[in-house]
Amino acid sequence: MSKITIARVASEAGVSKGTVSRVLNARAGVNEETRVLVQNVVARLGYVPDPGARQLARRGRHVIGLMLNDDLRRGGTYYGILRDALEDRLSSEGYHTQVISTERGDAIFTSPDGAILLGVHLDDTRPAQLEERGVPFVMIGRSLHNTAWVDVDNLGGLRDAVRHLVALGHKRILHITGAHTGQASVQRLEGYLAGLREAGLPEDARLIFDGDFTAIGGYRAVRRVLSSNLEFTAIAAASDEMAHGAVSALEDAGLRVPWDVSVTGFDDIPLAQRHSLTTARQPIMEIGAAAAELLLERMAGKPVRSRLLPTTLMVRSSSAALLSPTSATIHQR
Amino acid sequence: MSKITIARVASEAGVSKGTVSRVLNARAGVNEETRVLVQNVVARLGYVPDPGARQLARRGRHVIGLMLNDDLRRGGTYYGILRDALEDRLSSEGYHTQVISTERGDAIFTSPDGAILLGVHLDDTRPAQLEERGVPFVMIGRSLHNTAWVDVDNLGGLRDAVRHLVALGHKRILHITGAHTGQASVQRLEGYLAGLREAGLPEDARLIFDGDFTAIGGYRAVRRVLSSNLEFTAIAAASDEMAHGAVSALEDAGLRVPWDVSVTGFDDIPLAQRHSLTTARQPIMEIGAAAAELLLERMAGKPVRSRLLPTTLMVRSSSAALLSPTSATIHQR
DNA sequence: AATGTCTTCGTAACCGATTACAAAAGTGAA
DNA sequence: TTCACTTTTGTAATCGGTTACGAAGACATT
Repeated sequence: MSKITIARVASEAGVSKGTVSRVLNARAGVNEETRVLVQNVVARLGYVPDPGARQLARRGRHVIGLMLNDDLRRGGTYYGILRDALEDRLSSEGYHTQVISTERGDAIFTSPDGAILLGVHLDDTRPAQLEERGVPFVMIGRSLHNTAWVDVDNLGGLRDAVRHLVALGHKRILHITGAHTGQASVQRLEGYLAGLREAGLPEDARLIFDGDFTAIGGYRAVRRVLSSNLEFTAIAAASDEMAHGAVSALEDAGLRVPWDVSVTGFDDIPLAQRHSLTTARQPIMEIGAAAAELLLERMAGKPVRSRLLPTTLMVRSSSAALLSPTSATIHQR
Repeated sequence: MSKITIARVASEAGVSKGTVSRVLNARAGVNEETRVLVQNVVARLGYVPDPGARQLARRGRHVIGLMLNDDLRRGGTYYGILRDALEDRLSSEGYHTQVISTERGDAIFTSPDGAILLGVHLDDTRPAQLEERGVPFVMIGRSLHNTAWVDVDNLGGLRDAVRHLVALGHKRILHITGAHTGQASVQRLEGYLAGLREAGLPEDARLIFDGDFTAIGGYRAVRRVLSSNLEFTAIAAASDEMAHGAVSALEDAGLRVPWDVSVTGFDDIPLAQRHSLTTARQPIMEIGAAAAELLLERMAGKPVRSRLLPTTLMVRSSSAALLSPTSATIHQR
């Protein structure tokens, strides 16, 4: 079977290469009938445009840079899938994504046509640099005034988790926070408080424990809780990792989840699924797709726009209705 | 500054494009003088041939598929950086990488020109399928007879960790294993045993504890150890996550690392750096680069070759020389 | 019927390289 | 000096796409 090129598709469909190209790139000025016809032939032959030739033909090198902190790059669970989502959309538009490492400091030379920023810190100079050089960009995971960004609704996610617990009858709900440095952590704490307020439950600073987004952090937080002789029936953690640690600590103390204590997480990482943890899922794919979309808009000269994407509460078996109507006192182990 | 193309080089050097191309590709039939002349101009202008145009002209397709399990895709810490490494090398050679999702089942129709497989299970049918369709491929993280693969030296890495501990004077060294399903886990256990054997230390089944590659797994393993009244002065864990859990459990029991107990990990994830954990580092970038290299070789028709890459022991402050010449008995907390 | 406008589509140039082929230059022998 | 043969170099086609431009056809207007 010889290669299928655009010429092959064109002859097969009885039109010219130009028309096929127009259909492929969703350009205006193609009759609806011919569009469908061409699309059918494309589908039938399983034709996929050659990326190299495409790049070559579009004059400017259509490259968009993926700029990320190297710590995130190495550790980020989401980085891979997020990148897939971005590439999926962007490559269908003829763009080629290229990773620009902060520490290697490349691409100072060749400006990309657009950029996606990940893991932006408060003191990050990259947004300003890009702005100055006139490179349109979209940030993921952090909002900044007057720039395009995509983020997940951290507040709403944690509030949903609390709502869920409240609906199950829980009244004494702990919160384990993430690292203090990130804004995600702060927003999730706010979501927790909003959830309590909404349900008419009192805010109690003693119910809030510091974590650090790691499983061990969650584990230790629960140990502190248990040794403080505090009354509680549920824990809303700011991450799945911490929720996992919390569940483990409860189990090690002889408590059963969800019978004695309900636990919820945030993120929905694979580990959450394995341990069937109730959690607020981050729509990673959607985040990537949205970022790609916003960037394309910006590059097309449209106005700056941002999006806050909602989480979805995945109800699994780490949360359950409160058994006894009165909350039980948990004893120090 | 406009782009520098082969035409620019040619005019600058006073020769034709063809000649420049011949020099670039080290083809025979070029006068030594002109060769040097052209090379100088190339160097002076900093000219780099456009990979896309190059591949196009060489009349090959140039799409290589990245096939990975979706579980790995979502959870893999390394996936992102591994992918960066692959792309780096491959794109400089004019290839475009495209993710082929197993579950979406795309690209069954259009064969890629080559493929990289990640997270291959024992019963995976993809190697056979690719073989049948004549698509050259390289697997990462699993070895299979008669196929090209790249893997890290799991055995050697753990053995190095044990050697290090032995050199520090430790004689009672625990091992916390990973999940039983993977071959990496088995190889690391073998490395541990090899290290003991090498040092003339006895194998003791009671020193081996089951983990599951998670921090909590490591934490719990150490709790079991401590309640078993076992004598030991060091722990060689099969992963950083578990080592982190182990350190935490030791600390929670009032033991100080590394004064009372030395701990080593495996992988060198960011968390290991933050907690300054001594660990056997996986050369992720090198793995990616090697896989790309082997794939290019295969596509060039060269024979199947595989590579086992060594780890590097990163000595940090979770391991130290044994203080007292005789190992102390650790008491149950 | 003639003219103008809008769609729709084909034609051909072009992107930046490689390479088959032919032309030019160099070499040695007759 | 001329011829045959090598070596070196230039020319132009080609890879698989995109896109500026213009032609053809449909339709409305006068």
